[in-house]
Amino acid sequence: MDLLLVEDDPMLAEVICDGARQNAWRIDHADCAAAARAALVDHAYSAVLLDIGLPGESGLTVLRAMRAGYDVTPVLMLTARGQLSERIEGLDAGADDYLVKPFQVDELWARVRAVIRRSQGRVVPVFSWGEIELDRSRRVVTRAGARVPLSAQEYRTLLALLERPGRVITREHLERVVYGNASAIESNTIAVFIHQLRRKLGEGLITTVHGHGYMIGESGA
Amino acid sequence: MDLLLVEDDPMLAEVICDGARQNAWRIDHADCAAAARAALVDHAYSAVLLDIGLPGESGLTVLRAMRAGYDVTPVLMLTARGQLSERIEGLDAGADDYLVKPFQVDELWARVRAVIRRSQGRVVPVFSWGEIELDRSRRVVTRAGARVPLSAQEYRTLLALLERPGRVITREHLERVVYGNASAIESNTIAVFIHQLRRKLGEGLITTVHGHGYMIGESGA
DNA sequence: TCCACGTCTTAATCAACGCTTAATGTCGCG
DNA sequence: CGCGACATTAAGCGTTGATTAAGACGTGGA
Repeated sequence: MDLLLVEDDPMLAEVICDGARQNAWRIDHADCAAAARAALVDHAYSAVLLDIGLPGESGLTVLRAMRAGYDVTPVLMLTARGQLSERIEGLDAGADDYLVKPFQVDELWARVRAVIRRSQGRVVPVFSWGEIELDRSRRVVTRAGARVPLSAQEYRTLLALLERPGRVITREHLERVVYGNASAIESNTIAVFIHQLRRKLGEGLITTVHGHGYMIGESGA
Repeated sequence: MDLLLVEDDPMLAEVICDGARQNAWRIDHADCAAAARAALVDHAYSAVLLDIGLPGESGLTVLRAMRAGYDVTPVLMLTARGQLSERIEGLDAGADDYLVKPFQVDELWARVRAVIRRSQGRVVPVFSWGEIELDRSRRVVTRAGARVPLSAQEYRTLLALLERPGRVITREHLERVVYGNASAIESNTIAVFIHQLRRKLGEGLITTVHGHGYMIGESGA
């Protein structure tokens, strides 16, 4: 049972994290939207506890980005009292349930269990192309059944490509995926990751589309 | 969700681009009419945010050129306060909505969503002739189902021809499409692109109309 | 605390590609 | 038959991507 907590209040975050660990659940903590995005790319969680009222970028945009990317991980919103419109927006955006602060932690765990139980019928997708498989729930990539160890950035780059096989992914998009929107990057890191992926996964997999970006599959050749 | 922003003020452009990315939308930025034309040829956007008061060539001419070319992408005009006649002209020319500067960015996003929602019924056309297909939303050309890789200039040339099958397209028009109106070209580049297209897509496709230009379909077929 | 290791970034160099040009060959029209 | 319009090549050049290797950085273990 892996959880992601997105919460900017360190006190509350600590309480929740401790509680989760007492339930013998793994929990990661992101304190802002950018960190949450990065974590979501890195790992397939059983559920996300999402504080909507984050400083800067709202939690809602994280949720929308997830759903826009066909990420169906259950999301439990944490909202402040009285923010009714936020809750409505959140449910519209694809949240599975919400909890109004302040709340009893016991109720939080009950809701988390309920949300996860409801989602059991769903399937966490395994992306694949040819002999390459990427299992998001285990964060594992295999080639012809053999496990291929990838670094975090390599994994994110590959995932972004595998999510839309047959379509060109621009370098700009890859940078946003790898660096969580705040691209303060200056050099050819993406080219390096592509190079590593080709080395580890075989040459034929990733096609270069000159002047546009990279692509997996359907090279037309 | 792909957007094109046409705006010459770099400050405002940056604000809008950042906002779009926080919404997890892709956005391209053109700072003049010529760049906008080129971008519109290269890609089928979900919507265009068009500043009317550009230096040099007005945004209105971009809009008119789009509609004249049967491009139905939703267009949201950005106009300066008080320029009522501009707004009327813009709506007449086929804009879907307008926003008066200065505006709240939140309102901008609301309008963009509205404009896109209204346009959902529409279809981004896939141009085709015979066994050739051109998919603007993916920027992909296929021949009998097989993907044909085209360079940027080849793609633009083909699109211009495919937009009006059975009609003669002059070399001047093609140059304007390929070089975004600022044709600082001296030689026979268009002839070269036509040659490459014929080589990649088959001889019968493009007909030469001596003394006038080129054409796809009819007559020779 | 310090060292070893793997990862990430930078930068330099090399290769591939696309665009333009121009020279030459071919066709159509007057 | 001659001229102008178009077709076909191939070479030069700049841009883009590929490939390295070395340094910075952070983490975990001794």
